[in-house]
Amino acid sequence: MAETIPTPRRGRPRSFDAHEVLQQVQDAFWKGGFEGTSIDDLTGATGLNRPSLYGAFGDKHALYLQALRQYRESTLDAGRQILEDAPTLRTALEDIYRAAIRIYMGDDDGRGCFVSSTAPPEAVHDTSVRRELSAMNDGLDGHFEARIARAQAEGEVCTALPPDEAARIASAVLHSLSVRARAGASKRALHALAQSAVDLLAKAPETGSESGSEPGNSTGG
Amino acid sequence: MAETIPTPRRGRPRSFDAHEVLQQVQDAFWKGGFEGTSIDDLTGATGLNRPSLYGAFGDKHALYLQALRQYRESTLDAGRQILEDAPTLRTALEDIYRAAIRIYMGDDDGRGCFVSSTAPPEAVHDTSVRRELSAMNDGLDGHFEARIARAQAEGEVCTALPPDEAARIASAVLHSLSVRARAGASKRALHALAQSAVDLLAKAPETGSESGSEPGNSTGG
DNA sequence: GCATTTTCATACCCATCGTTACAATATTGG
DNA sequence: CCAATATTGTAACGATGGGTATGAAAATGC
Repeated sequence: MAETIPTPRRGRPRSFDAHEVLQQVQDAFWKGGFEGTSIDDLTGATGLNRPSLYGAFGDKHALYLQALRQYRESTLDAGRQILEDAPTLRTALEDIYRAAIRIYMGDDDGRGCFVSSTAPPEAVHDTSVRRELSAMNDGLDGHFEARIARAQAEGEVCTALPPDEAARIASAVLHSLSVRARAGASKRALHALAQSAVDLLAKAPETGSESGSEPGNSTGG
Repeated sequence: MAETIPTPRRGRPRSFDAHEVLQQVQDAFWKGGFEGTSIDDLTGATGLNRPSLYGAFGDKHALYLQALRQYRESTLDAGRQILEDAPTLRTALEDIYRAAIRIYMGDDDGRGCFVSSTAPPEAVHDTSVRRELSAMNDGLDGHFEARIARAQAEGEVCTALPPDEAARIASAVLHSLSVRARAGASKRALHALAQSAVDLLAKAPETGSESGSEPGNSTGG
């Protein structure tokens, strides 16, 4: 907080963008997990050599932790935005599950959530990783709870559960979507689970009683 | 099915029970994950030396696969039994979530579900592991669906969702309990999530409207 | 332009990884 | 008791793991 000097950097400047490199590191860990990804894999994914990686980010563990943190922060921010932008709880849940499935399915291979797919094996004996995993869950729970509470405040009679409990169910569905994606489930199956969750957590859109089965396509990326 | 010859074994007999050793192997992988567990860890956990392990089970990958399979089969069998024994859907869900939490919390450290905590990192590039993970999910979904269908057939007006969809939500809660256990969640928090899921998927027990908060203790180990 | 400072590239270090020879040991069948 | 067979224990194999020393290269400040 005391040093916000613009850029009095001396010496040779970096030839890479830290944020972008961290994104590539994240992708590598996403595919291989922490133990299953070697430094060689990381140099291959980033184009940097070992000393550059170590100089900029620290050792492998620190690198993984920073990748986890960046993913968590960006994902939670994006998720909160999606929830807030939706006019109703129903559309909010539909939108966030659709976005999650798009991420979890990757290019076409089911890769799940980066945190909940790669952190658990390390979380048992690694406190800092466990904290990251916990922070991810708490963030999701919190965002869902806030959105559900808002829905109730706005008069949407939505669910039989109090906001905090319904929120944890909503997060649970995300956990399941991630695991199922890794297990090779189809997009169709994931969308079906999401739709079931929406039907369970949010009341029908006011009019009619038609139960939508198609995920629809819009607001594409 | 053709060779059920008692034991015409020649040569020196084994000094260990394969099933028991596989259980110890499972515990080791449970704590360390696949990549994070070395052969030395396995020899330490089992008391066997490397050639014995390789001779009896094959290489590390085969060992992990057999541990996954044994866990899946025993867990699915136990789960089906619990669901079938319960008189109502509500108690069935309560019982199975209580049993799951007991397993997921281990001695006191949150270790989660063996399959869904250790398989995901490997499932991306390992087809056989992915199949195990998928079989676990399919088994859970199937058992839940059968129990919910039975509940409906027996006249329990339970949920707003068809049996197959409600079953996937029920499995999703297990997935979430596993991840949250690894994240360090308390037993209290896990039981709260389970209770919310029960309230959402099964109607109140007929009489009264009291919502139970205590997990209670019975049908112990 | 020259000293200073930081990054980049090549190579190397030691530890540990999974796997396997090889010989000693223990059991079965005769 | 002896040949045959399977398991056990010790030790080693090549490969790869994470991490780092050492200069060359490229920028800044005066």
